[in-house]
Amino acid sequence: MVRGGASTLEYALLGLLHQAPASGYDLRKTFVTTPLSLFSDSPGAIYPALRRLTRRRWLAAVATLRTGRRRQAFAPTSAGREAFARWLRQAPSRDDVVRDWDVLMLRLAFMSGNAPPPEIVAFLEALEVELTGHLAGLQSFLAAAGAKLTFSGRLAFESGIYGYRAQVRWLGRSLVRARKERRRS
Amino acid sequence: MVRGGASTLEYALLGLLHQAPASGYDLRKTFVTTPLSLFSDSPGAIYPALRRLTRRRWLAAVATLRTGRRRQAFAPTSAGREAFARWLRQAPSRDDVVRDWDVLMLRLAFMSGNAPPPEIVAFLEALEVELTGHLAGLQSFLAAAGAKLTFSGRLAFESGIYGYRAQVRWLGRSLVRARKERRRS
DNA sequence: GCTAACATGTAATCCGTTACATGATTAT
DNA sequence: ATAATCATGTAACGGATTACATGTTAGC
Repeated sequence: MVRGGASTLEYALLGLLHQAPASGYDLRKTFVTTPLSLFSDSPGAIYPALRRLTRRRWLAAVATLRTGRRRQAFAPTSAGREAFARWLRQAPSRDDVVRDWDVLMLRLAFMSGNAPPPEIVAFLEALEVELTGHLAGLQSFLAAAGAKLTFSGRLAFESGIYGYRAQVRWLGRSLVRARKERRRS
Repeated sequence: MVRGGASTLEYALLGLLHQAPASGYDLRKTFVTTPLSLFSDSPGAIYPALRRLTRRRWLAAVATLRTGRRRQAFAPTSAGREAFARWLRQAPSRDDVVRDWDVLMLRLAFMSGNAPPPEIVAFLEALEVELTGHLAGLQSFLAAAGAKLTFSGRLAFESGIYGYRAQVRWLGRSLVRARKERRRS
């Protein structure tokens, strides 16, 4: 909703359907059998989301295979592909880094094939800016108020620092590889 | 809701009020000025949450300061303190580690003062079990299906690995310190 | 006198969770 | 036969987001 029209679940479904048409049941299985497990496989979430996307004309039902079994597969429309590309192209904000890192990684995961290599590099570069900015903010919080933290409060805070530092390292390595990939294309 | 009665926001408010009575406005400020910024400072979330907690008798309004300004401060009741302690005491599940790491860290942050040191150690030990288990699952997914990942898909996946590995290192260090802390008490 | 900060609220909307319901088909 | 899996749905509920509304007090 926040980012221009659809929920994260809806974009995730839309992205998966970019790879191949699939039914609600297929998509649910994908959520349980892959590290996309951050989404629930609840039918009460997925089927209504598919219908919302269909009503919006971002998805269309494709010809059902003629096995006896009931089954409705979906594929993105051209409007759906455009909306998805717009979603991928959004600049990562500081707020995304703090609250929705997993959504940023979902977007990154979908970029190969759906966005040109330079866009991946630009995305990672923007990520680096926001990430190091946020880390600096955490450090200065620690300097200013660290003395007041309780023992376990400090541990929890340091967990955050460890996590973000790891992502900075990951970013350094990923940027090198993404720039190499860009040159190759 | 999932974990026995209240939303994460409600537990966060309850926890903050364990430190000192505060008003909705105070709590909102806390959310913007500290790394608790994962919560929104929206009045539409906080005031209704405070009222729900009051209706449940987990919070009670305390005497308002006699400045002209309207202001309603809250403090936990004994039932609220018990419920909060129960929340802190829950064993971290695999699912918590995957989907709600930040909630686990919120609970940890509140433990000093609200739970005895051995409980902190037990919490971290349970965390270690689930965390290393989850990491092993990610590794075997990579071994089994890694070849099928796209370029950016692999980058996103590796971001997860980097993050969890960092938490394993953080846990190792934290456990040492927590055990030392336990001996000191 | 005006602006910013203080301080609390409410209403519409949306989406995810939970739980329940239904029926077809494959494997044992 | 019957259990497990395939496959899709619906209804109740709750809570967060957004936006709007209202009045007070302190500082310039």
